[in-house]
Amino acid sequence: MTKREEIIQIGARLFSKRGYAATSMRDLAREVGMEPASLYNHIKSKQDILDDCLMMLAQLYADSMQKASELDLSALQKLERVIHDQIDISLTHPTKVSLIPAEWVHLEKSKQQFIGIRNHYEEGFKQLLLQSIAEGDIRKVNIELTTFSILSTLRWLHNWYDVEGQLSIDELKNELTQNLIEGIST
Amino acid sequence: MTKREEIIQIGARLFSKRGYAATSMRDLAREVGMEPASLYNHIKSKQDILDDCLMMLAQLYADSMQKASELDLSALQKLERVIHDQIDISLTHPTKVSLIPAEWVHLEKSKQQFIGIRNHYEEGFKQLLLQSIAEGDIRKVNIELTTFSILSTLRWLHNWYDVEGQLSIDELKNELTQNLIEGIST
DNA sequence: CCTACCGATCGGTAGG
DNA sequence: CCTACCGATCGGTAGG
Repeated sequence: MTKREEIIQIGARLFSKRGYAATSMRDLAREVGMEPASLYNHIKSKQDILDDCLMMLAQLYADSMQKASELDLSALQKLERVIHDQIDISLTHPTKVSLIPAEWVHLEKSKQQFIGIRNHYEEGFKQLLLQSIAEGDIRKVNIELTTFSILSTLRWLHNWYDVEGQLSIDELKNELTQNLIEGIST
Repeated sequence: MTKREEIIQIGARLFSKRGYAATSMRDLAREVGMEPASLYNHIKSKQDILDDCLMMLAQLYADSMQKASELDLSALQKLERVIHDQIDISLTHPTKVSLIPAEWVHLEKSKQQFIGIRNHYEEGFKQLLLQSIAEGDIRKVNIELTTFSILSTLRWLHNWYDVEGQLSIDELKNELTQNLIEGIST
């Protein structure tokens, strides 16, 4: 891991714990183990760290939706894929994912791009739901409400899973996917 | 509305938009229409505003659970009550509710009390699920996962509802409650 | 409710 | 990667 990656990882942890605005570069330097001024040999700015965290995740979500759309599967199976991918992303990058709900507002240059990717993802999700209804695999649910409900649950996963030692990742995937899908299946 | 209430309401709106730490008392004073120093004739501190917002909500949630528990109803009906109450609270105090996920960490004196009330509420929710299973009204679901899934959806509601002009409040209550409960009913 | 102001801390730069 | 430092801004107080 490069020093830059280490700084970004520790930064994500601090941002996650105290919030972006309330974390100072002095706090970060202390945790990394260097003087505040030295951080700037590895990163351009505080904003640079947030940017790196959130845009990296945005890319993962976009890739997930893109790949799923290209598969030769039913819409419901594609839906299960993107749900599994979201669970994987949440468990692989929990601290970065925890920044999404609250800290994306502090993005500057990348903010519009981030919003664009997020909207595109949600649009793709709704399309998969619509298709699944058309294919007869799920009931005629309210698309907006169901999308919002499923994505809310997935967005909050990082806050919940690490507190719980009961379920393995695969059990979680199965239980959670079933929980989210079964309620709307035909 | 007293001046204090006005300051707190505008404060909640700014905290909600930019975050607690990133909102300055100068920003707030400008929006309220007075000099920064004058705010302190109505509030004790910046923290005082956050405290007021979050503890007021905590009280509403606690009251909701308390009242539901005293009713002569099935556990499932009690569950529907607290879900309805949460929807009401989210729609009545959307900006204050939006502070919960990210800004409770900035509480100081009240933080432990806030966490206590939240944990007590979640415990009550799980108990209602358990009882509903015992009473044969819902399937033998994973309690932790189902609690987390329902509460996540409700917690995110404020972010979603105002963007949507389709559903009336009562339609929302019915559709959402059905969506949350139906998937786990027997 | 305002003017005037305080010490502390902020993100970041210069220069080596 | 460090020492030394900058201008800006912060939450809040004194005194009227």
